[in-house]
Amino acid sequence: MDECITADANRPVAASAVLGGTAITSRIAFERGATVFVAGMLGRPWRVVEGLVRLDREGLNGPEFGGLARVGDVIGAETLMFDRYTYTAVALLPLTLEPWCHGTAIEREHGLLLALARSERRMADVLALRGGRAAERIRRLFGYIAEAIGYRDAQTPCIPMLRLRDIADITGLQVETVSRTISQLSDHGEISPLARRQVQLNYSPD
Amino acid sequence: MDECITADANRPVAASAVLGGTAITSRIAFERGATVFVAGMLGRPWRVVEGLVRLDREGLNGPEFGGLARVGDVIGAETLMFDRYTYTAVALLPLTLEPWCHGTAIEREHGLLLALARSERRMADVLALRGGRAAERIRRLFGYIAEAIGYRDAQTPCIPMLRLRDIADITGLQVETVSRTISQLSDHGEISPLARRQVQLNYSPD
DNA sequence: CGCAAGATTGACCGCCCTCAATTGATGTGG
DNA sequence: CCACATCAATTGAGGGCGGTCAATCTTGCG
Repeated sequence: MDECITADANRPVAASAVLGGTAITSRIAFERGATVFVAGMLGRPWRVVEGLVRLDREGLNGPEFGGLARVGDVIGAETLMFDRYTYTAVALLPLTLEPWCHGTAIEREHGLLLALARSERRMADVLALRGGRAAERIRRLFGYIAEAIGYRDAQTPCIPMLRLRDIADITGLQVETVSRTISQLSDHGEISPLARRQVQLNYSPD
Repeated sequence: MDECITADANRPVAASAVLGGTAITSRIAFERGATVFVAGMLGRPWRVVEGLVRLDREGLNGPEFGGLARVGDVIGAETLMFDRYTYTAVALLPLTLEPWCHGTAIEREHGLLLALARSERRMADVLALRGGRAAERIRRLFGYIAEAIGYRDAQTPCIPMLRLRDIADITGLQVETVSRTISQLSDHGEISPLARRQVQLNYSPD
């Protein structure tokens, strides 16, 4: 695994973006809002160990939302074919990544299969966040985040709050609509805003 | 490749569903609306040679739209891990599939990498079909289909028409809204309905 | 023909978008 | 420490787009 780290050092564009990441052993940590990598830059694939990642691709007018990656998902797999990232990755929650490179051919194939199977599920999950009423979308997104951070089943799920801008991009709503809808959910007792930008979910995330 | 066909014969649930498919050499053809496979049934992965596939997964109230697969995309890759399909696949256009199984370990790994890289793009593409105004979504979907069937750049793109129900599910709109929006696009000259359920696009699908 | 599924059209209204202004949170330099 | 700039979030007013229900028309098929 060490070759992943050493190879990591000679990425040309990586320096500024990954500067925010703190390297511990072979893993890299990012804080909320940090840019993990940018479309077009050289790099390698990563596996999400903890946190939530937002993927964007270059649209006609600036970057547009292109997907989410949760714990266990692989991001930047396309670098194994094209060397460069096709998407920009931003940490929506405190994030921990580890290099995604396997030893033997058997292990590599198994890992690829797992990543491919997961990607189909990701697509359906993220699509579901763009269907139905505004309240439904945000409820589902919060449930999705609760599963992403691995909430304790015993107690009620408590998730960190995202920026409204990100919630809007993910759900396909407007920021103002998100603000109003979250207020409604709070009034109806479905969620309870806590200190330090945390939200408690008073419903089970299924 | 022959082992794919022979192994194909002993799929338990497959009989009824794949009955609509006509086997030529190692490929299988389906007509519009045919069910390729159903969630939960035993099977193998396939690669889309021609056509367009709709993927659904079981939601709380019936099946819900979970993604699209175009020419080159792999569907049912999860069977390599779990033996059974997790999604239901329906042909939205006349469809041709071929078994997705590679010979050597090198070829397998390369194919897996390609499929994984494509899957990230698929997610962003399908997500884009659920954002923006109704007219935008349908314009993008038609452009997506034009690329899916490999339109001739020389002439204006001409695509087969989907059922409004499918367009509605994909774009996250209602059937009535789809009907009205397509009429508007036709009135504005952006599309021209032709005979035999074909639509000519008077804009470039980019 | 007669049935069923799909598509169209109309009327109504509610949800969400849009624009705008205000407040709050955060960071920076004097 | 405060003034200031910047970004994020909230709130209001208004209108349009799309959802919803219903009826009608078209298409396909046995």
